[in-house]
Amino acid sequence: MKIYNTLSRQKEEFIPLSDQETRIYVCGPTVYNFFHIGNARPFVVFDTLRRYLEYRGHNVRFVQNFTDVDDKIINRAEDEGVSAAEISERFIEEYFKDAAALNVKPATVHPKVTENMADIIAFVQGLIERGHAYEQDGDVYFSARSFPGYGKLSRQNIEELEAGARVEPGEKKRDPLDFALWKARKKDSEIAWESPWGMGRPGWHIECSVMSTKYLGPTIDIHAGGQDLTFPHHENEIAQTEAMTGQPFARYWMHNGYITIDNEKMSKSKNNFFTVRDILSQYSGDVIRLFLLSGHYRNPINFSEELMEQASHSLARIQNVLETLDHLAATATVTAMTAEEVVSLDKLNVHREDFIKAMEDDLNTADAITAVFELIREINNLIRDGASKEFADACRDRIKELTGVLGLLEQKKDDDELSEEIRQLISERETARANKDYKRADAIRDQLKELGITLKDTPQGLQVLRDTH
RNA sequence: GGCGGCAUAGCCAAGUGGUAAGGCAGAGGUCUGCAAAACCUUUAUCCCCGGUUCAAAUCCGAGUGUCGCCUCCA
Repeated sequence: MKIYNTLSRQKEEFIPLSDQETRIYVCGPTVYNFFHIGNARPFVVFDTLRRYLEYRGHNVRFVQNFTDVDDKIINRAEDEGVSAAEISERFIEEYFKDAAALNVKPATVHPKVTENMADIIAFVQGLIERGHAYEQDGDVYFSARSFPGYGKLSRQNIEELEAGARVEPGEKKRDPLDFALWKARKKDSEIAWESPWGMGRPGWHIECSVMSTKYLGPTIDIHAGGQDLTFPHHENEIAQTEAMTGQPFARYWMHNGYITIDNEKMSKSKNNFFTVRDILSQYSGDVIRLFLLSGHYRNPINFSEELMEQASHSLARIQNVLETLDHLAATATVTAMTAEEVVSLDKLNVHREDFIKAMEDDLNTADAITAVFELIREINNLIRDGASKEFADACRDRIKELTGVLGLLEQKKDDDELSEEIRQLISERETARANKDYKRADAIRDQLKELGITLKDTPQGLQVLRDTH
């Protein structure tokens, strides 16, 4: 598979360091709120990367952290008059609910800052010992210039950065490029941990270096996150980690593009965001997921009602064929595949090959989705005059194999029995139709539609569908 | 000021040297008692200018527009 590596600014063949385990670290959320659709993009995109690698036989060890110590958490805790831990625990729980709705698999490990404090302190201590960091009034700063490769990921020129840097009044840094590894507590009420430099808490960048090396080792295969993390967050991670271990940190860096709203970056600070929780009241997780995968992950995508509607209709096309296949399988009079169907099924392989080819090319999910639609069109043509049960099942499995890699349509359907009232109406309509009382039949069909039940009269008999999303 | 991305049909979006995928929407048709679903047909020369080439949406140069990073942010 080819992956676009931000470090080299080109697509490179992806070869994991170990053939036993592929190691991926994705920067996770700061848990002070529900996550928004922009935050959801890396979760969904890199979950899809993981699913694809697993589909291709990789044993993926996937780490995604929770930043559960941060100014924004502390501020919200103060506003609500509760502890910081209460806020972070609450939104970690909410994270898992929304992630599940988007069918994002839980990571192999979801480490938290608060649970790795001893390791963070040891790491900072190690950087001081190696001459890459210094203490100043209870703060500890990383000396950017002590790391020769500083700027290599973001291609920033140190002197230019220096010119644009803002030096805050009362700044304790020796150099404006330096960044905090440890921050001294400012007031007694603030959450803090004991350290060799007094009570305080870690800076933002250090946690990912510590948790990545702790759970995945000094060198990992892929480190991923949003484009806005390239500088300074990822640049700083590289500096800290490589200064500490003396080994290359991540071999491939992947960055997803933003979600925009009215063509502007969606972000919590601009307050122009839509939370996934809110969107879920309108659209299913599958629709959101399809929307997020419909473009290439490195390009920006605009979020709008219209695009969600389009995604919703696209998804329906996939659902329709699956429902049709289920109905065919349930009503089939022929069980085993015919000789003709065996040949047809074999011909469908080309779409799987197209799908894989697209995914191999830097996770081109847009093209992969195209392959799914082409598969669907061919299947729709093949089953126009019915199908054996075996063939219908095989077609359904083929579609689900590919949509499963994309993480789509895996949610369990509502399997409740139809209510007595609805069954009564259906049989009443069947009788009316048999008697050619179409007025009555159509009235019942409309009535059921109101109740969320769609009836389709097919050559294979009545198909009863429960409306989703 | 430094660095970077993007510009393809009504909307979205692949394609990065060989003559424009796919989805949504629209139009016409087939099937159906009617619907629904499905199928078929139909809708673009790729921001502008110049260049390289037998051949460019694709490469080079200049330009326009737009978004972003350099400060918390996926």
